[in-house]
Amino acid sequence: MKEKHVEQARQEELNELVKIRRQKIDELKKLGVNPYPYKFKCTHFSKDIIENFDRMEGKAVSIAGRIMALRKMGKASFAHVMDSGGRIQIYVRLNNVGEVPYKIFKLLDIGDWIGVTGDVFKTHTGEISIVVKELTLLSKTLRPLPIVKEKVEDGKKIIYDQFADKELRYRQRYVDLIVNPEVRDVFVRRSKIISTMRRYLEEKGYLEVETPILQPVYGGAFARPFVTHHNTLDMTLYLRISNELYLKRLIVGGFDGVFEFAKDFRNEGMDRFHNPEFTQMELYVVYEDYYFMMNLVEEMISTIAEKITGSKTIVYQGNEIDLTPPWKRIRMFDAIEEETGFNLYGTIENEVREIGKKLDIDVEALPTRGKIIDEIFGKYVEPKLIQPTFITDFPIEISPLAKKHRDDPNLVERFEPYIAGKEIGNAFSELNDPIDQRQRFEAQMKLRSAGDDEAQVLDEDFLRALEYGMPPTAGLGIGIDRLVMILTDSPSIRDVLLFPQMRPEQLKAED
RNA sequence: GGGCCAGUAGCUCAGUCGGUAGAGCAGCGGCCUUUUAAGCCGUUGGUCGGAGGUUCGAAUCCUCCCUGGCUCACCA
Repeated sequence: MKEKHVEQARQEELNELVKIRRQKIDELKKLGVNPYPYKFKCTHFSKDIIENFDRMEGKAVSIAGRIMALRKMGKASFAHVMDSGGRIQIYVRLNNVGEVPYKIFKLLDIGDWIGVTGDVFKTHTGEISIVVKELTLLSKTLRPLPIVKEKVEDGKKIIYDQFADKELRYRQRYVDLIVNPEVRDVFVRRSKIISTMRRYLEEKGYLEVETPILQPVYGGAFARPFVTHHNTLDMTLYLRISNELYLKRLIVGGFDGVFEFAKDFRNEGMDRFHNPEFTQMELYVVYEDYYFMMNLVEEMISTIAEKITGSKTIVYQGNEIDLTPPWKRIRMFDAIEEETGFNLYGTIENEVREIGKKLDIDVEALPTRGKIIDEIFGKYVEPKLIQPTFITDFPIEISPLAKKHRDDPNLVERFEPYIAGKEIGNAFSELNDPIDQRQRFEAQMKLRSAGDDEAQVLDEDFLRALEYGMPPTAGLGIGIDRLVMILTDSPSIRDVLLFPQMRPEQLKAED
């Protein structure tokens, strides 16, 4: 493996394009230029100049950024420089900068970082530009950037030679971010979504906490974990699949509202909606129930949507979605009946199996009544839930951490919010009866020994915490990645993760 | 894991009936002092994802493999 790295590095060195740029570095050094200097003082961003041209015209400014387009001519040239807020044209003229600086400029390539000082003006064709007096190379690039060209025709932006290979874009996100500005925009919005949510929760007085990622017992969700090992303690540790049980311990400890933006890890398949590591926001609030959480979710999500997109109505993959509260609330059994005509409420397992068969569900593979119901729901109801909907009151067998429904001991007080046909969260009136919780864990252990390797593991310390007394509590988890997908109209989770999980890159070897 | 599709120059792509590789952009050289997909002239660059097979001859046909995308299944 190591040898392959070395081999690859050697081949890169021989790469002609890189070689040429190395030669340019040597030439620049001969002209007295340090291709990697230490500092540059900017006075403006490109955006400031373009947005305030009337005020800026004729003024001296210093900006810095990456060269994204070059139009070199014999004695006067144009370039576009991109900084974090946009891009601006610069005009470099031999008479203005002098012989040697112009020679230096001609040694620059697309991708190089430069700083320029000059005056703001508008060209004959009307483009706001900077006529350069002084030009400083800030960092010379060795690798050529994929060149993306744009033309505006009839108000429409035509893009030529777009850097489009999805694999390359995900693997080399740094390049993707440089040449595809809308990618950058998605991640700026992701950051704003999280900070808006954080502020929303802080303003309500909840405390942001951090809980262990390395856990001796994993719990709080149905999933297979990643397993690791601690050398000094010589013990198995699991990367958390959820932080739920830790946050509830903190409620036992006396905090009355805690939340965490948590990276969770699940050792499962990957697709458009699943990445092995993903982010959830979990929140626990004392003295409240799941009705409180429904109100909070619809208010919080619609508030964030408005802040990010400017409207409570958004478009996701062609569907207009109105996030204005109140959202539709429907019991899981009622939703299934609406879509299939079968009322599963109060049925026993064998009846559900028969109905499942009629509904073309592979019931043989499913161990319990609850799982079959969940499967029917997933197939017939979930895809229909385009407008925001709370599905409520789940079967108890698939909800071992939720409190029994106050009106029906076969159900739990649980809901999942759905938007655009996808589950974006999960919430309960939290189970705080330690005796009931122990029985639920034991039922899970029984499933586990029957071969269900996603059944939950009994957590003795968590039970001990509950035995010290947990007040009535409402709990919530929100899938941040899926929320970001919906609010940025992104079709895949990979589009909202800066570095989505990929197979290891194949390294070139001679062999 | 199944199905479908794709992989050709740094980027975007073409490549006919099987005849040994093309364009634009980028690069390099030249001309060019308001250009903007700058332009004009010239030019470099490829183990056609990999291995094997069929064939006088394979980017092209066949088999296997690798990588990726979409999708179904799995998976809260």
